[in-house]
Amino acid sequence: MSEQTKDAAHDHHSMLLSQGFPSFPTTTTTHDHHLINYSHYPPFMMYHDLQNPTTHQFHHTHHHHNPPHDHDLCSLFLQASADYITTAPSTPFHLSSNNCSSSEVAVCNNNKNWNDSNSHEVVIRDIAAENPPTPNSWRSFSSPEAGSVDEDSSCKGKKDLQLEVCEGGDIGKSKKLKAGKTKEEENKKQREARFAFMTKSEVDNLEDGYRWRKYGQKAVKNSAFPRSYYRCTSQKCSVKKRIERSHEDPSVVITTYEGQHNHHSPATIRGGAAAAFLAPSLFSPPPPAFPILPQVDIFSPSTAAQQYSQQQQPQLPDHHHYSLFPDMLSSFLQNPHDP
DNA sequence: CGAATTTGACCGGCGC
DNA sequence: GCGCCGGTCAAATTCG
Repeated sequence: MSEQTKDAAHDHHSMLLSQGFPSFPTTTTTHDHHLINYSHYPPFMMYHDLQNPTTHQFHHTHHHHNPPHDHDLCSLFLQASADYITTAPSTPFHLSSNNCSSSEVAVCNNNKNWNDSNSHEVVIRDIAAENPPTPNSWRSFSSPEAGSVDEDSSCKGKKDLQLEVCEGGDIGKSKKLKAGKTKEEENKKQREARFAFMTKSEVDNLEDGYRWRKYGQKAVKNSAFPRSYYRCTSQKCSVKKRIERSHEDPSVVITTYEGQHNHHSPATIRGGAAAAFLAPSLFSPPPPAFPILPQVDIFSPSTAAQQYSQQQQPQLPDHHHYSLFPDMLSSFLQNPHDP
């Protein structure tokens, strides 16, 4: 990696620090690309490609906690994501027409240039509703201050649709029950919560802080690209993930997480690879694995926000873009099933 | 040599 | 019942 790229990494990191972001990302370097990974701070994972500074790739990571059950929280969650991505100059993360195969849900922005508008639109795709998936199975969510939906959006006119963030959660259950199934039938197949997201990346298996063992690979119907199956290598952790490349846009990788980790990220514990090339002063003393946050009720986002703001507000910049971030962060960090 | 990956076999769900 | 399909298993193979 060039000195220039190192400097860019350093600058980018310093900028984030000054804005109140956490100080210990890990990094992934492949070919000419250098990615900073903020996966330690679920539900936000952001890859910043320093080789192409106009490209920001961000993910939500639901695998640390139960996904939201409540529509308002879904909205907050998505809004927070939109806010978050808006804080950095970037080109739109263009994914609206992707077919995400067996992924239950994908979240992305939808042909939005975040710089040109203060409106936010997040698109959710629910393949439980339609099979095979079609572009119309993308559902749109607009933030309260959102402007009009893109003219070419396939989601136009579907704002009244309910959000469904994952399969296996209560929202999905109630929906299936509505379709006429009994509770017995419903309990028969209880799948872990899943969350899928898409990223533009040359690398299939993006570093997310956890260690994975591949246990299978299958050809995907109507796709030249196979799907790989991974399990978390940690003992007694049953989290799985699938990785496949979109056949419609081979530059897009679709990652699906299933389940919740019952442990923290090994990369976080070790301090992350970023320390290897970024200024050591930025990373010492070693930060805690996770911020200490109050137990929050994920069904009550407003309460969570209040609790968080009382404890954490001083560390955060006075900038409305970040107002939702700590709320969501605290909601997803607290796992009642943790030992 | 142990760990990780590969890959064909196998299994269960589902639609016809 | 049959075939398709997604997902998993596990023996063989490769890797470090």
